[in-house]
Amino acid sequence: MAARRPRPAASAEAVRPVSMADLARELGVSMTTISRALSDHHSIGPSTKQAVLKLAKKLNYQPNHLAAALRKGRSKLLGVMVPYIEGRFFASVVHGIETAASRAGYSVIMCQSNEDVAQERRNIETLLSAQVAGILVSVSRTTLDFRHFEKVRKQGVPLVFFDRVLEGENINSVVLNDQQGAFLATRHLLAQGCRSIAHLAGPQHLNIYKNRRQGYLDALSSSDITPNESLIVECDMSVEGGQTAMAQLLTLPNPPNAVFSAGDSAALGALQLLKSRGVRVPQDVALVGFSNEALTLVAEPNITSVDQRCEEMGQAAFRLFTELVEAGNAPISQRQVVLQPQLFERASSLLGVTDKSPEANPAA
Amino acid sequence: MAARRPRPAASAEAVRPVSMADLARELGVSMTTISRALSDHHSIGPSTKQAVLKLAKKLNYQPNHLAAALRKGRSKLLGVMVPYIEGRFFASVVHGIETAASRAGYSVIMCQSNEDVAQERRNIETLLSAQVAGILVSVSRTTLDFRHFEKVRKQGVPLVFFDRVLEGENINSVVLNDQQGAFLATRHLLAQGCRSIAHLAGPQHLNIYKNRRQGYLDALSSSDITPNESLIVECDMSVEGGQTAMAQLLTLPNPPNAVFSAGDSAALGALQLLKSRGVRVPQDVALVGFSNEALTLVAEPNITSVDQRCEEMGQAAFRLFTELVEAGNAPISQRQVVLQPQLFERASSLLGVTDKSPEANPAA
DNA sequence: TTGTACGCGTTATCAC
DNA sequence: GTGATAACGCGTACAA
Repeated sequence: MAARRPRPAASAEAVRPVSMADLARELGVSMTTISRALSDHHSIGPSTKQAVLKLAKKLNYQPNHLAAALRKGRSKLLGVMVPYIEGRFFASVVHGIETAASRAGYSVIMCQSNEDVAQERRNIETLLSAQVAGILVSVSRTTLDFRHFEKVRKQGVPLVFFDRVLEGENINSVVLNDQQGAFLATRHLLAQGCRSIAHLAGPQHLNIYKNRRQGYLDALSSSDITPNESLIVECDMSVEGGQTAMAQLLTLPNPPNAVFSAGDSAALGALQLLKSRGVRVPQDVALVGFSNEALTLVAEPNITSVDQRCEEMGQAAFRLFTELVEAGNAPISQRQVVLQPQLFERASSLLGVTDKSPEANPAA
Repeated sequence: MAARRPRPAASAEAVRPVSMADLARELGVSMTTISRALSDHHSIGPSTKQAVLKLAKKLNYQPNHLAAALRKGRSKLLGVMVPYIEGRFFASVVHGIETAASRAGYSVIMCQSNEDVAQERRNIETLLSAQVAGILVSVSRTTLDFRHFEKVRKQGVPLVFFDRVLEGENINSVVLNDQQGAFLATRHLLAQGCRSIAHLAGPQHLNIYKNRRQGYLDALSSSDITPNESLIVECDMSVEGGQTAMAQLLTLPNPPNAVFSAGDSAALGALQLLKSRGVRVPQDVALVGFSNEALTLVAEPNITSVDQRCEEMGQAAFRLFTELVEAGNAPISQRQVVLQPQLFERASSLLGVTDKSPEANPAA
């Protein structure tokens, strides 16, 4: 060992991480041996293997995923794209994805399209350039065609859509059964004895809102009720939109005694307006929302709502991805996972039980 | 051009993306030329450059970031770790980071520690293995020391902490001035004429709550008010915690006429309890929360709260990272960015203005 | 069981 | 202004 040298400039220089070559040199064996020991290959002596692992730990060996990925042609990176990460829904889905991915040894590259197709296109390019192992995406609102996804399948990169999906294509997807959710919500109102049920509908060019409206109609006809067009008001699903829509409903000759809103914010708006007009909820008008946002437990009374299984959706999306990997991503694959929604009954729609506990209460 | 061949098994095989070598072969030049043309190198003929770019577009050239990163020893990946992605705060910060990063050509690898040091340690290893260009992290609640971050600085990887920071170290960080936020909140209550102000304090081993408590005390003494220990109640900042704490305050011989809560959920709990006891807000008790969560605009009355500048924090964190990169990540660097909070005054604390618009109203 | 040799796609360093 | 070559760190047929 050399004599004490003047310390090298306070270790100002960055230190290169220990590579396989370092281990090989130190141990006097070839890199192949190192590689095999580390990857638990079968043709490796137990003693050498132990020696390698021990030295790796001692020297703080740090694998270079980039190099491995370059060699194998595919990384352990998973691309995830959402319209935006803010807000409960996508944050929860991403949480679900990340948790599952991390457990399986994947890292998540997260990107946002900001509801912009151009950005979505750029993100896809970036993800492909990063040699991701797969791409999970919820398309932006302005996405109308699949062209920029063609390259993804061409390269054999597993592609899974979740929540927001374009229809009429051979795709793998995970979606919520919105129609069923709306059906449950409406049937619940019917079970409470309401016969005149209004619907605050969302923009009908979006699948989710179209399906929710259909579920509402299904429930009505299952009870032999003829839908009344004047009880269906389309709005933008904002709080203000809900207020306006509710005000409009109250001007009817025969106002409804129940409202099913396709979104929680609009439901809140409706609730605010009802209270401001002195209409009691649920006694005079029962109310159900959709999405099970946090606000449903803050509003007074608490708002009954349909839960979207955000986290399960994330898990399911990742799981579908792994299935595609195992199946060799057969190009003609088309797998659809449909999650079943869950109704949480709360005070805003429970007639005769006005002060129910805010505890989650899953209905069948 | 060859005669029509039997189509190759319905293109079942994955297609390798076009590489620089492909362009070189097609154009009859060397790869060096291609590389230079694509990276806008100075010693390159304008005509050849145009030809290369044109062909690249035509053949749909797709750069391989992995290979570039391997060669250069550092990628365009940015590691971001948060305790969890759910909830408004971290989602917004990540949104801010991702937006800024994407603009600067970086991709974000997002991971969660789930408030677990061990997971945090593993994530750091993973990020380093991915050769990230830098790491932005908000430490988990169970993190007590910096050991697992030592390797990061050793390797010269820029490291930025945001929001949750360990103290007493040479670190780069972006934090909110919690003390100032609490000061603003309390001073606002004083300005409303309240002299007996209680404080719902959070767990005092966490910096943010300690600082908020201090800001509260500062404001009191700036008005020559002697703090009353019985008016300071520590709770877990949950809705239920807020209810319990508020109930306790109401049992005092001289209950307060104002409450500053270190969190919005606890403020909501306090509000609920006050209403259930028939105490009017703000007339009998004025109320201010902290974090400016969505619930503040849902509660009735809307709750005055301190905004944490989530998105700005994300932007600032990324900006700090880029500064470190440009400065060559000088090992002894220590930069602190302190964001100024903003008070949003709402009905819960405005005496004489009970039905103020829910619009955001930034106070000085 | 272990070692040799090569290639993954890109960039930096020379030489021309 | 352009080209040949080496190197980044790792995985894997193939040979020993």
